[in-house]
Amino acid sequence: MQSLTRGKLAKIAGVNSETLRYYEQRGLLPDPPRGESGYRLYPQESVDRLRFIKGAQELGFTLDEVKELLLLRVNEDADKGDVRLRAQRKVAQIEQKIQALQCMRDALAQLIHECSGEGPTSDCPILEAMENHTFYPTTP
Amino acid sequence: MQSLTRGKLAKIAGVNSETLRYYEQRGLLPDPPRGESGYRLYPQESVDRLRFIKGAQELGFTLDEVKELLLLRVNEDADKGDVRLRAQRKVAQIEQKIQALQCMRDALAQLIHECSGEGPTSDCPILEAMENHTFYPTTP
DNA sequence: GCTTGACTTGTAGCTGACTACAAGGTTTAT
DNA sequence: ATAAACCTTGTAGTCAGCTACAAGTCAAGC
Repeated sequence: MQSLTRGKLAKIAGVNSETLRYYEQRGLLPDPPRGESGYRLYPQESVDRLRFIKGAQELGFTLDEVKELLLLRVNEDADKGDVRLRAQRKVAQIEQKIQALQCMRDALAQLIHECSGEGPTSDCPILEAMENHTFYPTTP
Repeated sequence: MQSLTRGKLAKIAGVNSETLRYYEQRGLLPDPPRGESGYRLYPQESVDRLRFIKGAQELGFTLDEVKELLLLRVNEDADKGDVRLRAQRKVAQIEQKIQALQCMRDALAQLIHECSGEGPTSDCPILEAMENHTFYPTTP
């Protein structure tokens, strides 16, 4: 197999084929070469690209951010230093998210540990902690 | 100070006051007691609640999920075991997010490390890795 | 060779999460 | 005491990210 029509690509990548059009519009997926008939003929890599997009999205990146990530690859004008810098910024961004999530998880885990698991919720430490907002990274 | 009008609460919590209405509709913020005039009088805790909502949202929880988190506290019928269970599910959910993000970060960091930071992007390992989709948690 | 299904473009609608506007009542500041 | 600022409800619009529909073209199976 060499190239894929829209529907095939959509099926393989597990997205709606209309989504492909949308991504094309948004500049996340290049308009691929066409056959005689005008049908799009997507190269195999498109599958990876789509999986990447979907993965990044699940991790909380917006389509614009995903585009940025993808541009690291495309921009021929940018030199490696530029790519490095952008990548480093992304790492910092990711790290922030991780930390906030860890904070949240630790608080929850601690509370689960403290909570006996019986009786009414009136004196459950989880609930109290949430009231005292020990639960999320405080924004002072 | 005892209670806050809508505008004050919005300002303190750093959200648009219309957002408060919206959250009320969505059941994330209870309709507070009213004064003579019908004005809402929010208790101080509302600030924490809002900060919690915003924090959770930034971590990628939807408003429905945030509501669920908040319900851990509100549901008087639920016993501690129930709360515990819900909390544990949330922890698992958070942990998944963390792992995916760590995977992404590690891949990026590794690539930054390998990348010299000079020359054109044509042979940048970051870009190659993205093409070979070693970049995101593979979904087999 | 003809039907059925997949493709094409264009346009319109949907959900989530807000955000803005309108028409009126209230509070506060001068 | 009166204008400005803020509250009330209702309704409508916006932006992201899809998703669906329409009218027509092409191709694959029987």
